[in-house]
Amino acid sequence: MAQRGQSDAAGRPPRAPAENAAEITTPMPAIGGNGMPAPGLRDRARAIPEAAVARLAVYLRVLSGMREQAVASVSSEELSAAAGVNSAKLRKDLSYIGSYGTRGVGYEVEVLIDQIERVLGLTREQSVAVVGIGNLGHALANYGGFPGRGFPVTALFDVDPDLMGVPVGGIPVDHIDDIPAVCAAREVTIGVIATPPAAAQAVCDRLVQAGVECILNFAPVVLQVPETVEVRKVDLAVELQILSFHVARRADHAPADDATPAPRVDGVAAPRGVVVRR
Amino acid sequence: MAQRGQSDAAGRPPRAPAENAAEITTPMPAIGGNGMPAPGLRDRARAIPEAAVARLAVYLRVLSGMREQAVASVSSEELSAAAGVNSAKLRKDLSYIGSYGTRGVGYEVEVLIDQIERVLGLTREQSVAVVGIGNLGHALANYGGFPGRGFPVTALFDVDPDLMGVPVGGIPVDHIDDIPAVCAAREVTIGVIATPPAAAQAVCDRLVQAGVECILNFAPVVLQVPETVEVRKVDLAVELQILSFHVARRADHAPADDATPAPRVDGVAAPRGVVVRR
DNA sequence: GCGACTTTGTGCCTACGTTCACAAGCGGCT
DNA sequence: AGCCGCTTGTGAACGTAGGCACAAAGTCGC
Ligand SMILES: NC(=O)c1ccc[n+]([C@@H]2O[C@H](COP(=O)([O-])OP(=O)(O)OC[C@H]3O[C@@H](n4cnc5c(N)ncnc54)[C@H](O)[C@@H]3O)[C@@H](O)[C@H]2O)c1
Ligand SMILES: NC(=O)c1ccc[n+]([C@@H]2O[C@H](COP(=O)([O-])OP(=O)(O)OC[C@H]3O[C@@H](n4cnc5c(N)ncnc54)[C@H](O)[C@@H]3O)[C@@H](O)[C@H]2O)c1
Repeated sequence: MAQRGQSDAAGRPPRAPAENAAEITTPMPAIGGNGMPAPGLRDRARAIPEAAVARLAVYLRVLSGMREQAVASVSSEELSAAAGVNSAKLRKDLSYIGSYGTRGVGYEVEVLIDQIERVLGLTREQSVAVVGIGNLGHALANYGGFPGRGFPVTALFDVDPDLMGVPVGGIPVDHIDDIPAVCAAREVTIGVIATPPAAAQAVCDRLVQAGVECILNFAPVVLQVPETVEVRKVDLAVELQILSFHVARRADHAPADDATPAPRVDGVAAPRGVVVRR
Repeated sequence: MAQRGQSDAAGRPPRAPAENAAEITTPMPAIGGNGMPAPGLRDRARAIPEAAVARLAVYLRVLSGMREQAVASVSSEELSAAAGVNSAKLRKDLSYIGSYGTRGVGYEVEVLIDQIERVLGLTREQSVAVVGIGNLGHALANYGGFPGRGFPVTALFDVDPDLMGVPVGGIPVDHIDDIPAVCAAREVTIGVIATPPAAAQAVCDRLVQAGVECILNFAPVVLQVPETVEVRKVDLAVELQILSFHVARRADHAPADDATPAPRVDGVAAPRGVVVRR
């Protein structure tokens, strides 16, 4: 018979493949400390939906920007516009983490930031290790945006002998054989894989062995991990292909009409965006 | 009263904000669509669902790998395992683009590749421009994975005088003032923004003015664009925060029980292959 | 102190996406 | 030639997410 596809030539033990779509479902937020307005719902499984978590992170970023500008409070309308979402959706997202708004007024920026940080687990710093200090790894190691948001990059790994000990972004590169020791010592909780695709699975295995339970993968491969490990992937080629899909759709969807490729100069188009009245 | 949040200090004209969650949903085939809201009967919507498009890109990558290994055909079971999805989902995804399988046999790798490429619009090369040749921009410009997948990077832009004319990844950097001319000449269809956040919106506006209708944004800001423009964003901080959320959940969810953080060495966990129960 | 106004929080409904399960279709074997 | 087993393609069930619309709840003005 014709030979069939085989996902992996080596007889790798089957483990749960990981896609970003994994269940983020969360049980109750119930740290039960505060007053617990208790609208009458039982405290049973108050799960935060998948998509809501991602948006909370965006709200947090927007709110941080507002705080820097000394903004004290926002309405759901304003915040949603700034975050690019529907205001009802925003309110619902916020309701998942509790009731921290004041009717007729809005939300206090400071309070919202604290609460979102609490839910996202940002009260504790998450130490990050980057593996594969090539083009991308260098950029990541040098990026100041991570430490600034509670994700200090504390360890770098590679196999290239020339890189050993060389500091990148202030941190010396270690050999991947040291992953267990270094990750343990620096309490790494998140591993970032920026190696060539062929090495990604092996690196992933090492990180998992070292106790890292969260992995951000830039290599275009589907990693196999135990189900206790959370993997998110960033695949730029896929992003580009999705954009390409839209180009194609648009091309054969409206071929005749709208031949004017010139979009409104400097925006001004799409006035009915998300609300933004006022 | 306390001042309220204001998404943008400048009186930027409101445009449609863009999130990745945006509608990828392909509008119905409705070429002559203006018939009426088609009450009740759903037209044979040839729409490919949001999520399916992203997965098709993944399937394509896996299939390419198989082709390289001279694999001639695959079953949905095999392909889905390699792509990390449920086999039923895979079949449904493939069904959106047509019926190219053979019952009792599977799919021909070659045929599937051609068809997915067709649907994703990869038959035509999509020229990419990168703006902001800093840490990240360099990595992107040097990355060989894009040209290899039909996305040649043909233009680079920055404002730094020291970078002008300097070739990165074989392409000389141009000034952003040249965006219109260069993008037109090189038929750029996709713009990648890798500038500091503060410059992102202005750069985006320029790209849009130049006729670029697809944008991949790495800056942590919500871009406002006309609705004719498709924006996808890659926000690494958000990815890390989502992972952090999982750490937090796990921590206060199973504190007593299952405290064994030791993951199975080298995998071996999750014995059930893909699919399995549920 | 009270009413009018503003904005939250959420019930409900719709749309979308995922999964199941199985009939239909095809190749190979006898 | 006909049957058998395998795999596709998809209808239907189920679950999740999105969005409207409104009652509840608080503030502000008078
Ligand atoms: N550069 C980009 O812009 C970009 C874009 C999208 C995806 N990616 C993906 O990110 C990954 C890294 O890309 P890059 O451009 O930085 O590649 P690169 O070749 O520049 O760097 C790879 C690094 O990994 C190291 N390495 C190789 N094998 C290793 C191993 N077994 N363990 C640890 N380190 C190892 C190499 O020494 C090198 O330093 C690749 O999988 C690539 O497909 C990169
Ligand atoms: N480096 C990373 O790993 C990383 C990770 C996540 C997000 N990001 C985001 O990606 C973006 C770029 O990050 P980076 O680390 O490469 O920054 P960087 O500072 O290294 O590079 C920014 C580049 O943009 C150029 N630039 C500044 N203003 C510009 C303008 N108006 N038009 C064109 N170019 C302009 C600068 O000259 C510089 O070359 C930032 O928004 C950052 O938040 C980067």
